[in-house]
Amino acid sequence: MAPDTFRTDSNAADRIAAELKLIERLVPVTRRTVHAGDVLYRAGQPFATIYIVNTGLCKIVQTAADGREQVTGVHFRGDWLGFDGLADARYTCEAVAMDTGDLWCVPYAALLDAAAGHPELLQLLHRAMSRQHGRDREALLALCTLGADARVADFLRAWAQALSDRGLRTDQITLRMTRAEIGNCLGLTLETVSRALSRLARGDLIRFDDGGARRDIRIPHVGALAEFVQKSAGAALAH
Amino acid sequence: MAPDTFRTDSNAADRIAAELKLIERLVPVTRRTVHAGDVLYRAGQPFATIYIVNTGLCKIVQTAADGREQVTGVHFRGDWLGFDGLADARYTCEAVAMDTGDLWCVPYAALLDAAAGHPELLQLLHRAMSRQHGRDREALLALCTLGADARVADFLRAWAQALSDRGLRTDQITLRMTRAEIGNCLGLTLETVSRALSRLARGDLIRFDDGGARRDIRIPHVGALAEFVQKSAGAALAH
DNA sequence: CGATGTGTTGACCGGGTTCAAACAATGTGG
DNA sequence: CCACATTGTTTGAACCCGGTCAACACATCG
Repeated sequence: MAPDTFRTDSNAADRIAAELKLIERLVPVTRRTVHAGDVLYRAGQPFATIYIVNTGLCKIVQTAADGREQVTGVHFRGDWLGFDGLADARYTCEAVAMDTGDLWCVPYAALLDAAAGHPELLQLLHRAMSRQHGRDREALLALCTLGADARVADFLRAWAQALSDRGLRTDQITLRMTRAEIGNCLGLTLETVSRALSRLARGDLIRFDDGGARRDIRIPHVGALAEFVQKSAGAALAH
Repeated sequence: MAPDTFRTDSNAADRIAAELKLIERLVPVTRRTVHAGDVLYRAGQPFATIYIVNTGLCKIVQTAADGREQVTGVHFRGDWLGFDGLADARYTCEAVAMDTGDLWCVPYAALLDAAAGHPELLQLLHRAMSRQHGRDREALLALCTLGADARVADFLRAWAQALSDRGLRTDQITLRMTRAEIGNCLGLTLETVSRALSRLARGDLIRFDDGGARRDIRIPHVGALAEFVQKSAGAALAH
């Protein structure tokens, strides 16, 4: 029974650190340093290894047969990438580094081997996949139910949450993405993202600290962002 | 190595049948019959078992804290439900039967036990999760990049594909969903769905066979639907 | 310095929502 | 059997959010 052989700590940062330590100890990982734009894997390539983000961040790009492209997720320290390749032994999307950083390359076969003697490892894998599925569903929900401003606000809120989960400061986040990239994540155009950010700034939900560059976003109070999302969603719900 | 202990058959129907047989043989499953509207599990309930659809179909409903609801997927024979509960030992969404049918209830712990001696089982689990992740990403892509008509067309195409994957006729599908439910799946209002269906029927991409009820949809040529999606997506891509 | 990439803002347009009305199918009770 | 309510669908008309197109501001970098 014992479904919590590996304890879920209330502190997500501790959980992530512990997970990484466990992996490092039990599985033969190889490191890989990447820079912004580097491609970890492409759709169609044979699947063999799962990547775990150690530092930096990566985006997942899904491409349709007809050329439509969509960023389906951004991943931070402790996130696992490459699950998509499990089903057919080929990756079905593209993983791209968004900044310099380093990843751990975990051969899937080696992971399974190690997991045979250490059930905690298997649990780690399953939980990572489960969390991913949860994020996917939340993204779908946000996309379908939120207006543009709320969607951008929710994006920032989620980003801040991800940072906070990793023990980093959450009041000052620097998106290493252009407005167009943010838009692609949210199903919006770059102009709409720009306007939404301006409106959020006007309402003092966010601030632009770095003079004219407008890339560093300060979040005075994360809770206010969440409230804003709730409120604007509630307004939509009240027919 | 050997990442394909369990062979992926080119015929999806065979694959599903073989998977079910394997599960049945190696894991102590219990059956459960359900009717339309029955809830398999709710968000917040302690996680213990994974469900596999044998007959009938289920929908997954994601609910936000503020009450927004979103159907994030519809699942058919051979699909696994309940992965969302793995991460925190609690389900995070709701699974609801959409028609009478029966499910296999697989205790997660028992599955792991059995998998210890039968690696194929683990592979089955992982592939099911991976396929789910792939569907999630495809849904996101469709939602972000397709207009209303194409979205509805793609929904029908995917439904037909799911049936065909299971060896069922694909030219005559009866959606056991109202327009409102379809709309909720696609992030559209019921009126828009109704109009889209009318337009598709006008273009003879679909037909309403059952007099005035308009619930049974005939798809004269599935390929035409796919073409329509491609075409209308391509038009949007060409700036 | 111009050149380029990125961000902002305005004006306009269109697809999808909203609101409303009418109709069809089904069920219920008298 | 019919009158009536209920639920689901269709269609029309007005509105509005977000997309599109365009102009401009402001960085960085050769």
